[in-house]
Amino acid sequence: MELNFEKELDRLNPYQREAVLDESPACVVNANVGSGKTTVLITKIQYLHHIKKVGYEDMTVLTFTNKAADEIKSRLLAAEPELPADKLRGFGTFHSTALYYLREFLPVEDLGYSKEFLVIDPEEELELAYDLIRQHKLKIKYKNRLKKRLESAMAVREAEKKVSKYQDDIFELAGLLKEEKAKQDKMTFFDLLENANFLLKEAEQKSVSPKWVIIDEVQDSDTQQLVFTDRLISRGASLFAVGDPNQVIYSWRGSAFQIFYTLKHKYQAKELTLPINYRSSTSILEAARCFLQNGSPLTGVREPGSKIIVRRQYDAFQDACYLAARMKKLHEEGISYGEMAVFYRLQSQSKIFEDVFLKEGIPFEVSLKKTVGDVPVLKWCIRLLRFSLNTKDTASGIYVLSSREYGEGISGKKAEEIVRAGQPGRSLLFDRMCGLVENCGELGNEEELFTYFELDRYLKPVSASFHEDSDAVRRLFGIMYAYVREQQAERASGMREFVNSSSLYGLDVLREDISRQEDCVKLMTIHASKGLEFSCVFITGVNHGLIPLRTGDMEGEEEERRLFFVGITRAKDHLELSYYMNPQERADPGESRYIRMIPPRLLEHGEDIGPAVSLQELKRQVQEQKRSIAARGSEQSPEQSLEQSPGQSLEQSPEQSPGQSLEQSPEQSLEQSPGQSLEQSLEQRPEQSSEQSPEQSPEQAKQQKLVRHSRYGTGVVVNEDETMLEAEFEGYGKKEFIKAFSELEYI
DNA sequence: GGTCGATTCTTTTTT
DNA sequence: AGAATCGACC
Repeated sequence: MELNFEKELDRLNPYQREAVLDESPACVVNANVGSGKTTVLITKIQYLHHIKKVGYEDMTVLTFTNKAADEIKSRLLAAEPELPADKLRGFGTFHSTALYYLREFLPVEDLGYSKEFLVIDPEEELELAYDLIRQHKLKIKYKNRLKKRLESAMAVREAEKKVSKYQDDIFELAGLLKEEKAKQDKMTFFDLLENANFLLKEAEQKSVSPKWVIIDEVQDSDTQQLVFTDRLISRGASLFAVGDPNQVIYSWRGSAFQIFYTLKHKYQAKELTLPINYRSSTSILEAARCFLQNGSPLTGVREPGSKIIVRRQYDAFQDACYLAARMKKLHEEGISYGEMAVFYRLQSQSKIFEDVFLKEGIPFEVSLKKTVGDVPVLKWCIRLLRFSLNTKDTASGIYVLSSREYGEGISGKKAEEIVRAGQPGRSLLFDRMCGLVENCGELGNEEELFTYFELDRYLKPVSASFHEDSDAVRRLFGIMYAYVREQQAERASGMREFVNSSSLYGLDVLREDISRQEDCVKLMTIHASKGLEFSCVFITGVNHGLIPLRTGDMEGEEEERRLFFVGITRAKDHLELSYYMNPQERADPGESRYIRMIPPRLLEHGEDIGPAVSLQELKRQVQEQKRSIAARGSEQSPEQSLEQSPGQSLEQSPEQSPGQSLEQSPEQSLEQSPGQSLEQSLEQRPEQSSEQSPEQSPEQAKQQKLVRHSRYGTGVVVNEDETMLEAEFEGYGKKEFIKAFSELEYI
């Protein structure tokens, strides 16, 4: 064993070795980006076990994500395959460790819980809260933001709980909710830590007393987690914590920037540094150094590497087109798509990249956290199923009947009456829900289920989102039927199981158009990129107002800088930054000052404007998009859009029927933000209108139709086909519009 | 139940 | 700066 360990130690650099061999009872390691933080942490654990003879069961290893915990555990098991897994029960996230303590050692009965308590997700807690508001007739403001409001109300100390900021009953609700959760034997993620903290303070018995507390990414600790750590340390544990104050990007969610330093002082911890970065080329590191905030040393060991490429783009759409071409080329040069990543500041920025990459046949994956609860129609549908499968769930029944968006739109009071009375004949939808269990044996597929509930009527056929809504519902039902088949369960109970765990299936319902290949480009927010690394990183939208995002205070501004630091240090070999001259939303045109903060000698400016996208190209893309939407609408087979190969998308002639496209266009104009940018790209680059399509139809052009535009006034239609319209305006010249997206008025 | 003016929040996300 | 939402008033 010891011999093995010596070998491990030899692989470390002197700084890493010092951290592992450190003997102080409390030690905080200031680990720079890419400096082998996890390796040090794991070697430290092995050192404590093999050399210091501390049992694994006497260590508590805390991480923030399951992913990090799994990595540590699997690396330990890889080095020592004989290790019984139950020795590592104290290894996990803060929450899972708290759960372990509560179940195994702490007297939860003191808080009114049983040992069999359930862990519930935030959604379920919110439902409990709404029930309580109704039952107790509480006055709560900003109900739609109740989740956030409750969170902050629970974080407030007892003494300050007198009057709420909005003069409502939020604290009363928090108290009632706490009682109700204990009564129903349910704990939220928050409760797990809160209750563990409470009982660790009170419990006399030394049932929980690890010898070592080892924390990964300490800089992300919030107050609750810090208290948890403190409870363990005051029970006699030594501390070994690793983190990077330059990577604090979650302070808005409760982790304090100074935590690294308060830890140091509170426990007189020894501070060590890991300065050597093994990940990035020195050019990238040098750029990163411009965004360091506490002057810590950051040393590179790699070659200078290529310069950082800065690109000026017209807008996000053009950037996406450029990136698609660039990535194809890199792929041809032998770099796998899995080594490339696109980062952006806001979730909403991903859509245009998804659309373009899909069209260009670039395999990609978007990291986003969306559940069925985020899509109103699916939320409604899940409640519909929940009540149908368990008519005791009256809250769901009332929700379904009284929803303003969907269903019969019955008033809340009347819905409650109907549901509580349980008598048939007063609402068709209610009767159908009550009859599902009886009838579902005959409903063999999603279409029959859809028809059974007559959802064509209840999903508001007149609303703009009807097609999208019914698609989503069909997909949800489809997944449910697949699940039931797979489980080989009896249909009603299979459905019940599916509905109970529906939050887990949210992703599959929503990402129907995302390629599932292994080797694919990753699209994500900079936040989501933390802890990852890629050979090629493209950060898009480096405009002021986006990166950095316009923030109110200095602290926010500093966090934006750390965020950008995190983003650029993900890159190993190649980094590209882009900014827009015509940004869509909140951003200002032109490069962010963050780009000007990087020494010019490290930068190389790409072509001023990326490869020009011809009108022809744009047209084709829009048509194809329409086609795939139409295809989805009529045959509900999402696989179609998945199987697009790059070759396919190039030579397609429009096969859609004109009637269909006209019917659908108003809905699209509401839903499709990339379309708007398409239109704008065209509007403001009239010089491109010379590249005319060969498919123009002369008959239409002759008719001298007039249109009115909000900005250009009245114009004469020069050219028109299914998707495009070209008109000449006095004083502005010829402009091309995409019919579906422009708000032109026909005269 | 509908309109007006005032007030509040807006982004990032894990468990 | 603009959207969403609240409360007051009719």
